[in-house]
Amino acid sequence: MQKKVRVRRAPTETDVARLAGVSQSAVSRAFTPGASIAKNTREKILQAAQEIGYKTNLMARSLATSRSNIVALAISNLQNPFYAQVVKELSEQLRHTGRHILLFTNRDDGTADPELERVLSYQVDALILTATTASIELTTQCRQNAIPIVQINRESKISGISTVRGENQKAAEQIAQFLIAGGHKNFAFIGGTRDSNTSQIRLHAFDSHFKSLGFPPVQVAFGDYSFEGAAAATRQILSSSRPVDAIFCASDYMAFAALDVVRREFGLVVPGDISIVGVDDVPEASHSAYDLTTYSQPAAALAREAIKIIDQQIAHPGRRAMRREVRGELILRGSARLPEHSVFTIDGKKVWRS
Amino acid sequence: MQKKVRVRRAPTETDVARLAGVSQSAVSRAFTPGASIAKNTREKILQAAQEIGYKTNLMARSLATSRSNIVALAISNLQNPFYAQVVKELSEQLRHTGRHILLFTNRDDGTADPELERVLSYQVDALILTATTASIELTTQCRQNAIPIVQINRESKISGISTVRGENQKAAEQIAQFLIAGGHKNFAFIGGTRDSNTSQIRLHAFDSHFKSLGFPPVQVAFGDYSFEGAAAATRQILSSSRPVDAIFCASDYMAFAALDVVRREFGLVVPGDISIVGVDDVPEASHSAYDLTTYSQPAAALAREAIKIIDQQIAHPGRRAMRREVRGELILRGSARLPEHSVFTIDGKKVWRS
DNA sequence: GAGGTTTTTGCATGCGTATGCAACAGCAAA
DNA sequence: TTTGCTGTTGCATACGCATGCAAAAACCTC
Repeated sequence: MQKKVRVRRAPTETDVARLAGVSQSAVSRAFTPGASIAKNTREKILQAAQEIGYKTNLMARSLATSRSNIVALAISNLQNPFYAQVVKELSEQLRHTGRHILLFTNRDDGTADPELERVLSYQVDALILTATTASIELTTQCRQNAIPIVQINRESKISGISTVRGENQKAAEQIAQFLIAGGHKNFAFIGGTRDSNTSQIRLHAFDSHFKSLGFPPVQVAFGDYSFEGAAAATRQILSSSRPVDAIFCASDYMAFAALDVVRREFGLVVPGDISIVGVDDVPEASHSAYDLTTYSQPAAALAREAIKIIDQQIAHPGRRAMRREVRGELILRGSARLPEHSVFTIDGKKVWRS
Repeated sequence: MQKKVRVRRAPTETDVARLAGVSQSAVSRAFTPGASIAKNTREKILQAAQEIGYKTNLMARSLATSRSNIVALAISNLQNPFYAQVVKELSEQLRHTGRHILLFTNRDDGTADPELERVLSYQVDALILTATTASIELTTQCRQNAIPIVQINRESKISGISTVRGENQKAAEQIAQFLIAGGHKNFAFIGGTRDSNTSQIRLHAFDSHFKSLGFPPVQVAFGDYSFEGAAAATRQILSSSRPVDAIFCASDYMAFAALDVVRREFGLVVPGDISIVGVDDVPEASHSAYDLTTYSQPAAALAREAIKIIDQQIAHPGRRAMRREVRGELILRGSARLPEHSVFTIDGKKVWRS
């Protein structure tokens, strides 16, 4: 019988060496860029390796070099298409440098759970957090092992954590101005979690802008960055006794929920009765079912900056944490009433110049 | 100065051993479930480990055991919320068994690109493909190294690949019956890629059902499982000279695109003028913006079955590839005209009993 | 062709953990 | 006390690759 493919031991550098008639170290050098090895020998070795199907054992390499080429990525909210995009970008961009992603998902949007401490066991080269924040314990442990941490889209009070984010402040201000120009009078804000710094910054910039102009205070509710949560927040806002004609949501995903509730449960017309604005500009925002006016946060750029920071931190360990802001822009679509003036069409794209 | 935290070498088993006054092997045994070690010693060791913050070096363990507790996950279409859900489920369920996901994304939906061969370097325990299929080379290489492969939602002609899928056949048949009962006369189908087996099965079941009843042939177009592709497919179908009053899409994600195009570009009313049905029942399908009638494919169950298969294959290497089907059900919402009879409401959920 | 310089090669060892084997301790039965 | 057994421990080595160091080879220069 014996028809099955035998599970043979995977070939090692020693096997290649034997076939090529060189030492194991030579084989190792053949696969190490910049190592000292003659061109001829190298080619001979590569051919031998090819022949027996040799593949570097990255675990062994990682043990020897204490560098894994693995980046841990923690994410809490993969349902949000924005983060799905970020993950995709990170994955593709890291691949170009030969690195891969070890994925950690955690349910809630708060501080990353202890599970994450496993990253230390995996000897990862870096840790990226999206839609989550690192705990103090984790941060100190990472610092001791010289593992850089970058948070995407979440600030942190803990020192030693680098940050990449969109233009939270500017987005909020510009949207405030835009809504005022559009003739709106009564504003509401749907934030993520109460303690999310990102939400707070946006809220503060949004709110203080109106305050300084004498508008009534902004109504606030929190949607926990979830669809259901945002739906509840919207209900809360619309059920209050105070009038509302514009809602600014801290993410497109939550804005979708707001649109749903506003239209279906309250029978309002968008943007006739009420305007909804989001942040992120996820692909879905341009779908006609939503057609959402939003302030963009380019996922590709966020990923790029995060990786840049990681590389710098790895190259210069012990360097201070870094902060980067990635530019976005206000994207005008159909979910918010347009100002009567100052709206132009450039390259088929509507633009507002205040 | 010297204020920085020193980057000290991470503690090893030897360090723990020294502190606890035992040998390194004892420490290793203390962390190996089922190993031969006295209770007292074990506790002494665990405490010492705790004290100096010892964490197992999984790279070293993996080298010694040639088992990494890492599962490679390849995915082509993270933008589709269905797969985002699958990823999340896999990640959470694997975590319960102490395993983690090494993520590979690839652009197109065809056969996984050669990049994936890197999984062999990472000594992963298994390979899961979602919305992709493995190449022959990859499959044979994995078999040689006894790495089980499971494809979620894609069949494959290659032997040696296990499969987990929803009820493609039954879904298509039941939807066909449902649409007929709803009085529809002219049917269209939007598939994924032309060579996706999943699409083919659904199309065949859908089409042959109508044929046998004397309906005109089903119009077919392909959307490549992408939003834009599905939008184009919808345009193609609606622009043809033949009438259409029901479109069955091979995924919810594509159904969303169809809804968008049908409503905005063709000004049709859903379900008055035309009905749209999808497959998957992603969370977005229940959002009122879409309110999509669809046949469910439970992500959690798919993940569970995939992991079960992996575990069995690891426990019994060389065993034949396995095939599993996960049950779903027809979810009635507002995007398809209901039959006049046989629709009941059970637990607040509409159900159709043919 | 001798002497010097540079490049290439192999040897030996280390990375941190797992494990077969032999030694050992503790205990019960004889 | 001796014998036999079970359960625990340490020793030695393996896993596959990287790398400092010294030896060898190749190349240059005069």
